[in-house]
Amino acid sequence: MAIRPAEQLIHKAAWLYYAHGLRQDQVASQLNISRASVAMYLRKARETGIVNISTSTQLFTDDVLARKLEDALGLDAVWIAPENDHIADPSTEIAVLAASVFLELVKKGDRIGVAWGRTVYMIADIMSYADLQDVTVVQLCGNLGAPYSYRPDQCTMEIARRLNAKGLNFYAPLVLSTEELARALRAEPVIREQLSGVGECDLALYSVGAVDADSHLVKCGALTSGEMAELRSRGAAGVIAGQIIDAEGEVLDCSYNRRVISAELASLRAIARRLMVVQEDSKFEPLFAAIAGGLCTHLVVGARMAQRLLDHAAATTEKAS
Amino acid sequence: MAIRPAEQLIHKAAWLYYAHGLRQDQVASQLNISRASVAMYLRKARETGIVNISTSTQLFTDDVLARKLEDALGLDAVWIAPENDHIADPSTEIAVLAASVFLELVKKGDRIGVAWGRTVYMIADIMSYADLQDVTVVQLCGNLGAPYSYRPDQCTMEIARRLNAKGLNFYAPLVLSTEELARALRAEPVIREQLSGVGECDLALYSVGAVDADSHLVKCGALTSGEMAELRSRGAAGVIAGQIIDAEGEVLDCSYNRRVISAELASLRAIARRLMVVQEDSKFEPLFAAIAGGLCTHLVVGARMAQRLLDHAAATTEKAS
DNA sequence: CACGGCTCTCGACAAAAGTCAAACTGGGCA
DNA sequence: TGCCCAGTTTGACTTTTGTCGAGAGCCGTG
Repeated sequence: MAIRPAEQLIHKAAWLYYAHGLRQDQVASQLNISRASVAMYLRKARETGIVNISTSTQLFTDDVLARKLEDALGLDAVWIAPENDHIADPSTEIAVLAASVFLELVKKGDRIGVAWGRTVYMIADIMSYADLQDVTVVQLCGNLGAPYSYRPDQCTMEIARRLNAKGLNFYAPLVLSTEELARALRAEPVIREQLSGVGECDLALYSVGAVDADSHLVKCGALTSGEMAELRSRGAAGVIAGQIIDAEGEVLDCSYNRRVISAELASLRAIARRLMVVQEDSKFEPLFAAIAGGLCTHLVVGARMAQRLLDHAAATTEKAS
Repeated sequence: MAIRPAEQLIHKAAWLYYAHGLRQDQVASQLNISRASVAMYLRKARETGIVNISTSTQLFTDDVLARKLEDALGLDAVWIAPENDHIADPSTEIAVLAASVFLELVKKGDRIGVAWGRTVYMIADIMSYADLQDVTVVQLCGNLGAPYSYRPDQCTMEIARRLNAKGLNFYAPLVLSTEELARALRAEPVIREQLSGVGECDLALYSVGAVDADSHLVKCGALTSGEMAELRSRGAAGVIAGQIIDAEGEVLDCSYNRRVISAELASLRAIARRLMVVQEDSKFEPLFAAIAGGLCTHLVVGARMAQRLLDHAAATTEKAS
């Protein structure tokens, strides 16, 4: 298959149509092909990111609630997805919004850290294609060998594919059975290099996990629901990039965390823009912990969650004063 | 006129249509308005930059000639507009390309320096709207009081308007009648501040002028064609931001230059990305001078000019070795 | 060299989007 | 109050775009 000429044609058709504003039949006669082909090329151009159609997400930041949250929580930017009556599926709405926001935040030459989870994969899946060169997507934590389609490496690869970027995933398990082995593996040059490269990312994308029996950590067999409950009683508040954090957003001191292969929280905090997306209302506590720990600078949530965060923040401030 | 609700509706319609991929009639029924209104809102959304449709300009950099030029002239990126048989108007083609390239180079928060000229104004005029916040467009040189529509301040303002950005033009004449007055005016705080702010720009957009009787400097009465000819014989090779440069791209030592109010070449060179656009084949000499003087990092030209530049560069290198 | 299997292309039809003049709305003003 | 104006909104119409199945070219294979 001759890739070049086809690609060229797609580019040319897209250029004449979108940049010059010609109609499809005019493009067709310029390129000496049928109008139907032009229509097909244009679809391909949109699908591959040769043309980019992006809508401003201002509508969702340009909101009193969003402003208040930014102030109250010290965040750089907050986007709030509406959750009223006729929004069919709030969690999809949040993902669509997050995908747009993400694409708005990505710049050429960026290095992007991506974690795992249903939310992240859903965003990847919804996200439209873009043609960024010189972008690298790196995986923030080890893999879980589960049958889920949203394994860390899947998330990384899918996002890389969408952006036409380079995907850098690392093939280590997320959790090992002994601390010793984890330590040894972390010291491996390949792994160490990748982990230390996390701090050089320009942008991170992740969600936060809940500490309960529904957690992927439990579903994938990394922890039993009993262990999870025990960790919870010892102060576990959420899961970030496979690590368990406490209510202050610090790594919980426990065997599990010491057996994990993942980017250190300090490296995550070193990333200038950290986009956190939370779909489920039930993840209030984990989210608050993550914010408390400074693990997020940009936030996409639903309206109900936004209100709860604001109420809680206000209550905390009041108590403090 | 209630601006808010209308704006909101435009945003919502654009969001549902472009981000969610609904059809116009579906959007209409969601928002309880007629489909015709949706169509109108969508047009407004495109016109105001609420939705951005951009086509990759890769086609024009992804070219052997462009690569060679980048290497030969030490430029960061070169775009070449085709000029074959059925391109109706090469100079428009160059401007359309330049507008796309410019929009691709602009980032949020940028400070952009803009010079004057037919080319720059044409780009501004063709350029689609975008909704960049936190962008500032500054004028690089003083005004000419001519009846042209492409006065420096017009260029600045139009580009600022298109980007939804802040325009900072300065109201000083480009040329004064005495060196003394020019010196005094340059020392004025308002002017000095703006001139010194040029170095802090992230991106510059300009073209280069020819040193002949057709030059705007002559047409606007800043110089007579006789003076122009004399300057030419003394080594003048081109005009950048209202200043006359020699073949090495340095300011020519002459009374005219000392009477000009404009950004110093050193400040221009301090701008990280300098996008130069040249439409006319006749501007070969001025362009080569500008490149020699390091006044451009990104270049948009036509195919013929590109070839001439490459040939000349090759000849020069050969002679040197 | 004939044969599937493959992708690419085209014509024709169906669906969607653009357009325009007429109707409507709400706010300012006599 | 009633009238007028400027700007919206709409239904009906036209133009443009999307899609689908048929056919054409292409290649490796038996």
